[in-house]
Amino acid sequence: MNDPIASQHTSSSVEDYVKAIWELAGANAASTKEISKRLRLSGASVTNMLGRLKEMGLVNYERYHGASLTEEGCAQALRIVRRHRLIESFLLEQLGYSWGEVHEEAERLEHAVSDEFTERLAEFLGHPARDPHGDPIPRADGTLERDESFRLDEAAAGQLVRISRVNPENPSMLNYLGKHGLVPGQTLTVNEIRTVDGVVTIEDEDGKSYSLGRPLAASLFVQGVVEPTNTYPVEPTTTYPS
Amino acid sequence: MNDPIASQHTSSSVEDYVKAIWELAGANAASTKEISKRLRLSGASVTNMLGRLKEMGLVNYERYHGASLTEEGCAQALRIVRRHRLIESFLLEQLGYSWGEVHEEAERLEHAVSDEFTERLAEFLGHPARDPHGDPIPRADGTLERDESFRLDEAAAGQLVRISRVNPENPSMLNYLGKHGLVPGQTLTVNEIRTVDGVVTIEDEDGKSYSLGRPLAASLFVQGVVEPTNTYPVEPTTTYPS
DNA sequence: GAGATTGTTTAGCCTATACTAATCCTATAA
DNA sequence: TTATAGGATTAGTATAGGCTAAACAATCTC
Ligand SMILES: [Mn+2]
Ligand SMILES: [Mn+2]
Ligand SMILES: [Mn+2]
Ligand SMILES: [Mn+2]
Repeated sequence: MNDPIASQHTSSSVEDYVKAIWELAGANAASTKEISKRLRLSGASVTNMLGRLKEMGLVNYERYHGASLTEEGCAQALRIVRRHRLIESFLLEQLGYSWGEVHEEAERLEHAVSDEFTERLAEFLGHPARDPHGDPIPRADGTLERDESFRLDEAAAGQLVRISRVNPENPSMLNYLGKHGLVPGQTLTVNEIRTVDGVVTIEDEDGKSYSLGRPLAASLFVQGVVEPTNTYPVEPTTTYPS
Repeated sequence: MNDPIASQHTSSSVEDYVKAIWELAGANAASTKEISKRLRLSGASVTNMLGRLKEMGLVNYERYHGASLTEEGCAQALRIVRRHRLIESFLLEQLGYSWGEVHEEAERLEHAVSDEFTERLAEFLGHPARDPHGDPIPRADGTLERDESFRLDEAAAGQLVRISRVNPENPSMLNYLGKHGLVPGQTLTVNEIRTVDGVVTIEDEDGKSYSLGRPLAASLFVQGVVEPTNTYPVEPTTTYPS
C-alpha cells in the first residue's frame, strides 16, 4: 500500500511543512494561510507544496479545504519533532546554549541528522522525557506523552500549580522567564487573575511574586498540583500535540 | 573588495565543491574530471558550478585549465573541514560511532551546524588537535597544523615509525585497521618492504606482526620516531592539506 | 441575495543544481 | 606536424521549491 522507498527521502522543506501542520492542527486540517504564516512563505508556494505532499501520501488535501496529515505524514512529523527536541536538549544541557538560542539551531539540524544519530543522542542524554521548554519528546516508537497542562491565564485564583512547559516561539519572553526562574518544574501559587487586563499575579516557591501581562501568562503552561488519585499506573499517550 | 554578504550563504553543494578542491589540490588547480570523480557528478555539472564559484570569488578558473581556490575559497574550505573533523570526533568519542560510520554522518552535518555550534563543540571536546583518523583539525583562526607524515609503503625497512593518520575514504579498510589496533598513535617497526608486490611487513608494540598489501599500506600514514632535535619550539602551520 | 472581504488557487516566472548528448580543445604519440 | 584519445564545454532539459499578480471561491455583512 505504502511505498517504503518514497517515504525515505523527505527534503528539509517537506519535513518543515509536515511538522508545521502537526504543530498547527494536530489531527485536524491546517489552512493554507496558517501554514504560510508559520513558515513565512507565500500562499501560492504552500498550495503548490500541499499538492505534492498529497502525491507523496503525507497529507489529505482538497483545494479550498486545507490539509490534514495521513498516518504516514503524522509518523514523519513525530520523527522530526523527536529529533528537534532531543537536539534542543543536547544544545542546552551539554553545549551550554541559552534557552533562547536552541530553537533556531535545532530547526536546521533536525533535517541533517540520521535516525542512527538520533537514537545514539537519546542514549547519550539518558532518554529525556521532555525538552528544555517542557515539551514532551516523542518516543522512538512514535508515541507521545499526553500533556494535560493549560495556560496560566486559565488557572483559578488560589490554585497551586506547577509549570510544565513554556511556549518556545518567542525568544525574548523565554529570556525573561528563564531569568526569573519561571521554568518547567517550578511550583507557583496563583494569587489573582484580573479579567480587566488579563494580568496574572503569582508567587513562586521563595515567596517572590510577579505580575505577568496576558502575553506572558499565556505562554506559561501549568498543571494543577494535586495528590495522585490513580490507583493503577496509567500513562496515556497520543500522537498529536496538545 | 570582498563582499562579506556574498560569503555568508554558501549552499551545501558549494561547500562540498570547495572542500573537494581543497582536498584534491590544496593550493594547486583541480581538474574538472578529478572533481567530478570525487563528488560523483557529471563533468557538465562541475563545469557549470566552477563558473558560479568563480562568480562568487571562491575559485580562480579558466576553462580547460581547472580551478584553484582563492583566499576566500580556501578559508571557506577550512571552515567546513574544521566542522567535519570536529563532528567526526564527537560522533566517535561521545556517541559511540565506529570508525567507519563517522564520515558519512559528518558529511551531512558539516553543512547544517553554525559557527556558534562548532566552537561550542570544540570547547566541549577539549579542543582536540586531530580527528579520529589522525587528520589535523583546522583551528578557528584558519590555520592548520602541518602534517609531515608519509605513506607506510614509502618507509625504510628497519625504521621505527608511529601511525599519524589513516586514509578515511575506504570504510572496509578502516574497519580492518581499527580491528587490529592499527590506529593513530600506534608505534610500529617496519620489517620488510617487498618491492615485487608492495607488501609491507610490520610488527606492533606487542610483537604481533602483519603483512599488509599495497592498498592497505598506502592508506596508513606514519612519521619516523626520533629523538626531538628542536631546541626552540616551532609549530609550523599551513592552510593546505598535505 | 448582493457585495465586499479575505483566503485560495492558477498562471507565469525564476534560481539552483543536476542530467545526457553533442561538440570542442588539448596534449600526446606517431 | 598532424591524428587522435580523452577531458572539457555547450546545448538543451529536468526537478525542487520559491515568487508575484491575477483570477477565483467562500464567507461575512448588510
Ligand atoms: Mn526545520
Ligand atoms: Mn522546544
Ligand atoms: Mn558534505
Ligand atoms: Mn576524518
